[in-house]
Amino acid sequence: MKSRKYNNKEIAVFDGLFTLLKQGKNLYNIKVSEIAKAANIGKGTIYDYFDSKEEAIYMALLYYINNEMTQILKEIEKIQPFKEKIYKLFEIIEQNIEGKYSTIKTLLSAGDIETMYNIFEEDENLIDLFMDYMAKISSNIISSGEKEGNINIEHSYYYKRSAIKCILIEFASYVSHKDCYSDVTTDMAKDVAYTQLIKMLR
Amino acid sequence: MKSRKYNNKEIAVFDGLFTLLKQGKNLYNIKVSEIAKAANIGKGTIYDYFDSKEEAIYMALLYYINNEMTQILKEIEKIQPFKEKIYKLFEIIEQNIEGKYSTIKTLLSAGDIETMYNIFEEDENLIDLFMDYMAKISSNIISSGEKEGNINIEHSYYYKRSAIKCILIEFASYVSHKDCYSDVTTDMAKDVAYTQLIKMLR
Amino acid sequence: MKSRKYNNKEIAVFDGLFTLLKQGKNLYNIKVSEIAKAANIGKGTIYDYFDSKEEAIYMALLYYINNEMTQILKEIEKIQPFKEKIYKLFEIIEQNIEGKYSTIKTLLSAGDIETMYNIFEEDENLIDLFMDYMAKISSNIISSGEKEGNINIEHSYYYKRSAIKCILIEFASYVSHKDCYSDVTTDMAKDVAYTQLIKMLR
Amino acid sequence: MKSRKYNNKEIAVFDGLFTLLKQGKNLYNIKVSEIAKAANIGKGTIYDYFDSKEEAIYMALLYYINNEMTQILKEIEKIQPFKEKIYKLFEIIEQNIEGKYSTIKTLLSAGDIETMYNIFEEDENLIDLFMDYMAKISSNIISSGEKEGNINIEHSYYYKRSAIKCILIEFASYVSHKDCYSDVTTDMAKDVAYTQLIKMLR
DNA sequence: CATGAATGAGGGTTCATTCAT
DNA sequence: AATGAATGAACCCTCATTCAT
Repeated sequence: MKSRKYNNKEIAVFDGLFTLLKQGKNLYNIKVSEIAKAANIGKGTIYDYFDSKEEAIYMALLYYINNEMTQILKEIEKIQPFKEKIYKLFEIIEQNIEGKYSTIKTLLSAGDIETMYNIFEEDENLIDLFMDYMAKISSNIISSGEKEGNINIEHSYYYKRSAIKCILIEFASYVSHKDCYSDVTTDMAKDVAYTQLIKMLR
Repeated sequence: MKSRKYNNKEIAVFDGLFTLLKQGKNLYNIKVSEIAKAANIGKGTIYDYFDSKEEAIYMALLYYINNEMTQILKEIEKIQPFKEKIYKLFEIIEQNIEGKYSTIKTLLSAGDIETMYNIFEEDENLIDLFMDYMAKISSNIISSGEKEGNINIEHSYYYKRSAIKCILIEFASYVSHKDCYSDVTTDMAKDVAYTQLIKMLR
Repeated sequence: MKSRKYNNKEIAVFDGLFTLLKQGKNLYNIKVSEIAKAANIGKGTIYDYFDSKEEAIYMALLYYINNEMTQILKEIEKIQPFKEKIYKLFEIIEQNIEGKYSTIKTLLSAGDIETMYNIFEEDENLIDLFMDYMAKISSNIISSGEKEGNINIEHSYYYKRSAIKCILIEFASYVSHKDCYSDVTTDMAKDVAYTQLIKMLR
Repeated sequence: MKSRKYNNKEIAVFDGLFTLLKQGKNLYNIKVSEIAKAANIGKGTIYDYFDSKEEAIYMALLYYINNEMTQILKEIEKIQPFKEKIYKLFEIIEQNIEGKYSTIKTLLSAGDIETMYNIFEEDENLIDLFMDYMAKISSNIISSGEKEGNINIEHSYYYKRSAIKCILIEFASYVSHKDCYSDVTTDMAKDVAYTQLIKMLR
């Protein structure tokens, strides 16, 4: 996963697109003229840097997710205690999903996006990028948990990773559909997820 | 959640759309003319039964998910043992995701779909429909597990439901990205998920 | 050279295009919207009958030249005397070139047109179509001339055909650039061309 | 017909354009960026010397035809015998038309070009320029023919000029559509044209 | 009731031209 | 003077929707 260098026009396009997404615009309806306007550049300029609208959008998603996941990874690495790492992730998920634009939701529909855009670069696609970061985050959490004795080291790596992923998705699902759970508070949902994680890993 | 009665033209449209989706067509690129052709009706006829393309597609998704979830619920209810119910669900997930068109993937991007179509009917939306069925399936599984003594009845209903949902999504995630887990077989993934569920529920 | 059957929308497009050309519009600048307007049909309708603007224009040229040449051939066949046939052709050339739109000029740039449109149908192209008609017209004139004894039958067919073509192009050139020949009247130009023809064929 | 002095940037543009034309590019599709690249100058530089793309192309055509016709005129003047002059012209026509880019074809579509570019300079246009050179070439040939006694001096000047032009166009037509005359060799076509010329002029 | 021919608004893309460097 | 990055007007083509039959 090479981290490309982007010039300032490309980044202007990326930022313009995310400004729109954060305003609630839908990825599937977005117009080139809107992106150009949001990026404060001419419509034609986009075609000096990208071959098509689809490519521009796809590169923007890669860029944005790359940045965001790097940021998240850093934050998790900064924290030492196992439990705090998990709760930090809950917090990040919460903020992400509650915003107008959610990277997580984009990733859930990444398959659609890739089918739609017919872009299948061998070494760069949304899902692999995301999975790669998830693996790094999981590794960090697992080693921290093992040091603290929260994790039975006899479990396979897959077992441990999926236990973490599992409760993160569970919590994400809770946040996404909060209104379906009138009797469950966010803190309760966090505690439930954490308790389940501990039970699984012991 | 009223279960509407659809006439045969409407069902022809629904079936036509799913024929296309199963052929690998992308939901976001589908054309009215294609749907009409696949449904063996005239293009204009679609507009006698639906106000717009978007509505037709949205109704089709509701119809299809309704049917599929009803079917799944029946299958689960038919089975008695807790463990077999869970493994049956794994099997259903496996088949669903491996096909060209996956209801599960559609549900993951349901948020996008609803934003895209700007359809927010109060009492009928993809997610509520799905959650409703999930609740029924969970209830059935939970009571079966409680009878067998697999489940500690002191856990809250939310705890129990989310534990089940959690491992189902985990397994779905495994199937979706099998190629990322070269050293994990499907049977192993099923066993890991089941073990995790039991640990959570005990 | 099959004579295709065209439906009324196709003919509307053809007629619309020629209305524009006769108004002085240039073939290379014409817009789809202009053609549609001139044809009294919707812009999209053109694409129901032709794959592209280029194809529509090219088919129109084929259609128009086919019609015009058929008409000319008929007129020439109707006339008996050799000399009158030739003078009739002079008259046709005169009228054609003096109009706002000239088929003859189009044929002179037919090579350009075909390069431009990248259309090279095996059995239908502007030049072959034109050459075919020219051969028929030449044949008719030659046999008439031979009957009257104006033509030495010992000349090769190529010799006879090219003599005719030669003075026709010469006269066309005169009409096109009349203003360069201030001291030559049209009647003089006709007589010169005819005299030259007779000298060549004897 | 003043012979302008062009500076080296202007000539670079002219040469660049003809490089492209000789590579088979079509005059109607050529882009400014392509011309600039072929001329090894910046796109903006073209606009320092020409008001528009159209003007640049038009000036290039004038320049090129001027040069080419000067060259041809010189070659013809160098030769003394009437017949050799004519056959030299045949040779020039042959080479010209067989190349990727043909001045003669451009001149045939000169009317289109002038309509297209909306350039009607009073004292400088492609056709007048060409006609002027043709007049000079014709004069030279005619006086040579008269000296040799090939030409009946009683014919009008128009008669003599058009006889020459006539067989030159005839031969050009042959070369352009050689494939339509499978049974006629180039040498035969030359001889036919020359025989016809002699017959006309006697 | 059913159709599909016809429509035209809308949007992606191109490219001649400009202008800050 | 020379450049080429940036622009946005212009235009081809698509496709959801309509409506005469």
